[in-house]
Amino acid sequence: MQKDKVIVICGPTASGKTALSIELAKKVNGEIISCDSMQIYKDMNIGTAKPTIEEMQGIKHYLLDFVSPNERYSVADFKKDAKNAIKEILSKGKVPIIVGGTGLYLDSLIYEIEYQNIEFDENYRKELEQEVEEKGLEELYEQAKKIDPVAIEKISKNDKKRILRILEIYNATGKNKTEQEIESRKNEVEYDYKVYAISWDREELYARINKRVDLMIEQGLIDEVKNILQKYEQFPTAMQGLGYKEVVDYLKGNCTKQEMIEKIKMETRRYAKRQMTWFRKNKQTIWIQGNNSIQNNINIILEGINWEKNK
RNA sequence: GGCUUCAUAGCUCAGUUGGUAGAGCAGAGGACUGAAAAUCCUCGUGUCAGUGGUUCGAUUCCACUUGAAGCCA
Repeated sequence: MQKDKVIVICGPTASGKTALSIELAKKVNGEIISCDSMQIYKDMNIGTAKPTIEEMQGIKHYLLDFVSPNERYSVADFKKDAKNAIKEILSKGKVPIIVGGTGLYLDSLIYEIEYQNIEFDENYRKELEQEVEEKGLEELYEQAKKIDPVAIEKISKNDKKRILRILEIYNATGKNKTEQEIESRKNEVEYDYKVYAISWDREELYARINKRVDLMIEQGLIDEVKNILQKYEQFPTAMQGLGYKEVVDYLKGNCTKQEMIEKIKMETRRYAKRQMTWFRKNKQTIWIQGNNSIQNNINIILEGINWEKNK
């Protein structure tokens, strides 16, 4: 049986994914599933460049604006939510279009990574954090090495996040990371993902990023941050968002407004660079040029998925 | 106009008692399986302002030129 097609539009931040995907959705009778780890949050609109109602032009969007900034969200949640959304869209006879720049989230779909149903252990995380404080990271690195010598070889002694993760997986499942990853890949990929990525000359992309950050400030990013700081008392993951942590720093008086703006631009450029590295890794990805017209790029995509033939 | 100080990587600056130089930042490349807009790894040749001089050898010492900053008129 032939697998259903799912179109994916990825690419670095500020590459024009939103505009392209909405035009594409109109053309193919599609609906959009956002693949973005920050646009999921409510009350974080300007800084995440979340598409507005007007921009959406009536195209239904999933996985946008549905998590409170004081809640925890992870790839495992995304995988489940996204698969449900795909099913729902297909059941309506429409075409699912995955759009976003979070490479980790995207991979969970296109490689059909299976996440076991385990709860995040807040206490154990805190315990580990404290152990790092007391004994030093090296101690935990050695522990992780005993549990999973294969996985530890690939990570640095300074990569606290991944060292802790090895310990957490073992604590939660009794398996090590390597075993768990092998199991996570055993399922066949359910859909026929057609992955497109938008590419720009570095200089042009950076100019777009700089311009967009200026626009965010004009649109009231600072007030947006003030508002969520007031509205929510904790931010397990949301405050990692680019633009947010820098504004918080500015509000604390640690830098001038101009310094803050420059910092956001710089960090966003670096983020775009990391995204490019991530998307280059997948050899199946078809690259389209951002400075092409949207119409042109849509034609390339339709051709790639043999749209007319299957209609 | 006179005096003083400075001129080294895209930026800020070290340094070479004369044997052609190195940090931070920026930048580039990469990794990535439950925090991922996160986290982490690797990468430093540049007319040492210009022109002459001394010297086996000058980015280093000397002279002049140019530019910058400061002080005195």
